[in-house]
Amino acid sequence: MPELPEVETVRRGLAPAMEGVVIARAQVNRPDLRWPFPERMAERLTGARVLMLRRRSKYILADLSTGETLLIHLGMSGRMLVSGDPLGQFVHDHPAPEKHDHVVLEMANGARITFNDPRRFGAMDLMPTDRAEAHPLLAALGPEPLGNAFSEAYLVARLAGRRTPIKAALLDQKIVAGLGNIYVCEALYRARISPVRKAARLSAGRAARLVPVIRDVLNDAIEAGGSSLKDYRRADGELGYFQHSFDVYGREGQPCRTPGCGAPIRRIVQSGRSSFYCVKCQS
DNA sequence: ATGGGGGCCTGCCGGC
DNA sequence: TGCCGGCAGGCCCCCA
Repeated sequence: MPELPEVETVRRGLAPAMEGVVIARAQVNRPDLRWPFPERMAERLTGARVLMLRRRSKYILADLSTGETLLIHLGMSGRMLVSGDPLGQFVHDHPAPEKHDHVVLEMANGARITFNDPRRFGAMDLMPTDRAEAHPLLAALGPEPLGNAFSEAYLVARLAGRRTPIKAALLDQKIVAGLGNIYVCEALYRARISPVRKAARLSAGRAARLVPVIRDVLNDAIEAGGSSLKDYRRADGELGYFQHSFDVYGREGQPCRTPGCGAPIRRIVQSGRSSFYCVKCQS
């Protein structure tokens, strides 16, 4: 599930259980996820205090008192479960261990953070905090879509000369960092832009619509995640998996929700990934 | 340089 | 019930 809004929601869910808290014990159940874990990861985490949880694109960064930063990526199927939280905001009792619980952090406040990732496309790494942005996974990332650097002028400049479809361009993390397949589809629908339009042929008007729409889509999703966090106490303990109602994503054949339209949502494949859009509304 | 496709993994769902 | 193909929210890497 993890695109930017989901990662941000996970970060917010983890923060009260982790920030300012010492990692009493780190349990690492396998040598790798997508890549090998860093050398002696469990030892380097044990005893460290988590100073702050940050997010960059779809990565969670935990700055530690040791001068290192823990990088966490959820891949396609990664989840972070919080249990035993003494603040009473989360599930109180530790659940039984599950298949694919790859890393478990026992916090000094009694909280337990369990990283579960069936497909193992996720990642964890450690790096010096003062050189975090130079990490190979972060160095080439484009601007945050919710930040000031992501503007209409910036987007137009970056799309100039690009013959790739706008759909693929927005999924390119070097152009803008944090969008994934769902929110690109949703943003293009809201901005009434066809996913097959060539990036370089985005008119000024369309670009002007697109930037604020991207922000709105992401903020709406973060807000929805935040509201689901409040219900977390009676939820089953999963962070990052929310009921969303999408306008186009996953709605192939269903009627377009634009008032007066109702045309069936079409699904096409672009660079190996599904795109959903309304042929009538988006051009 | 750019763009397209393959591959990494497991789980789930629909069809036969 | 079981098997099989297709599909999945990400991203690196290779090739043309």
